[in-house]
Amino acid sequence: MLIGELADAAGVSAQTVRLYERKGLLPDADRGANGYRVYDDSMLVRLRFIRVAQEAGLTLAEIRSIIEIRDDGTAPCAHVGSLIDTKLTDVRARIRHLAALQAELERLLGRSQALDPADCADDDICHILATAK
Amino acid sequence: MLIGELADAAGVSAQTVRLYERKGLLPDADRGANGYRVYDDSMLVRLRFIRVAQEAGLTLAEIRSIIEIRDDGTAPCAHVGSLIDTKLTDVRARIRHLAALQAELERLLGRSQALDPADCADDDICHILATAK
DNA sequence: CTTGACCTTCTACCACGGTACAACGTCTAC
DNA sequence: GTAGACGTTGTACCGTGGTAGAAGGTCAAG
Repeated sequence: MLIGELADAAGVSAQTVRLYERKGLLPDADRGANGYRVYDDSMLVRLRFIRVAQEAGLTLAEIRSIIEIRDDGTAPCAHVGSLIDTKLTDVRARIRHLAALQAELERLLGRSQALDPADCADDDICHILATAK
Repeated sequence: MLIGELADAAGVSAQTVRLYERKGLLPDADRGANGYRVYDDSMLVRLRFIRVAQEAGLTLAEIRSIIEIRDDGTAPCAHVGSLIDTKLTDVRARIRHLAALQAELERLLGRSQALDPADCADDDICHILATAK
């Protein structure tokens, strides 16, 4: 299997596959006599794993850390559990921040509907976004 | 007022002030005989406005668009209202995405606690992050 | 007159996950 | 033998909001 076929099968671009190799998510590929990268189906499994892990919000660096443990011959379960736990804490914090931002934007939207543009003083850039905090 | 004093007063670095000038959020500063940028208090007001707008989640490009309208002599109220409205829609969408991710991570965390590492097959990188979707 | 703190410009770098292009080699089909 | 589709490497760019450093000019105090 050449890189283009692999990429098509996995739904990514050939360049992305090379990027993953460079970043250590894929092993250095075997090469044919012409220097072309040659793959077998296990790389397809790996690419699909990468996609699933990305959908779980893991970064490429984190995914790489999982793959490295697996390639060491150890089950990465404990590591994956801790990554997921950390990521969950992170996601919850981001949700809290966004919820606060949402509330602030709702407040500002209310102001923007209530305030009269004519009251907008010149020395202030915008009376909606006033230093109310 | 020189750039360092202005920056200190606004709680940003001098380099940030220069960046804002380059990005069009601040007018090209007046220069002293020695070429130093010289500011008056109105720039402090503007820097504070930028900070407030950033806290409302607006990007520098969006803040710049507000400032440009103001500098044209028009009250930017309608524009600000529409920016806030768009941003609010965006924030709500991001919260929905993160909430879905949170649910998925919670599911995975449950799996990671329930599954036995000994069951972790070698041909699969990780049985927690299996293609369950 | 020198030290140190300030200022100037320009350039490059950070994370993040790619994408795009150049300049070149290779393989297949006609 | 040549076109066109593939492959190779290397490099640079995207957005975002800065930060860091080099190499130099300026200014006040001692």
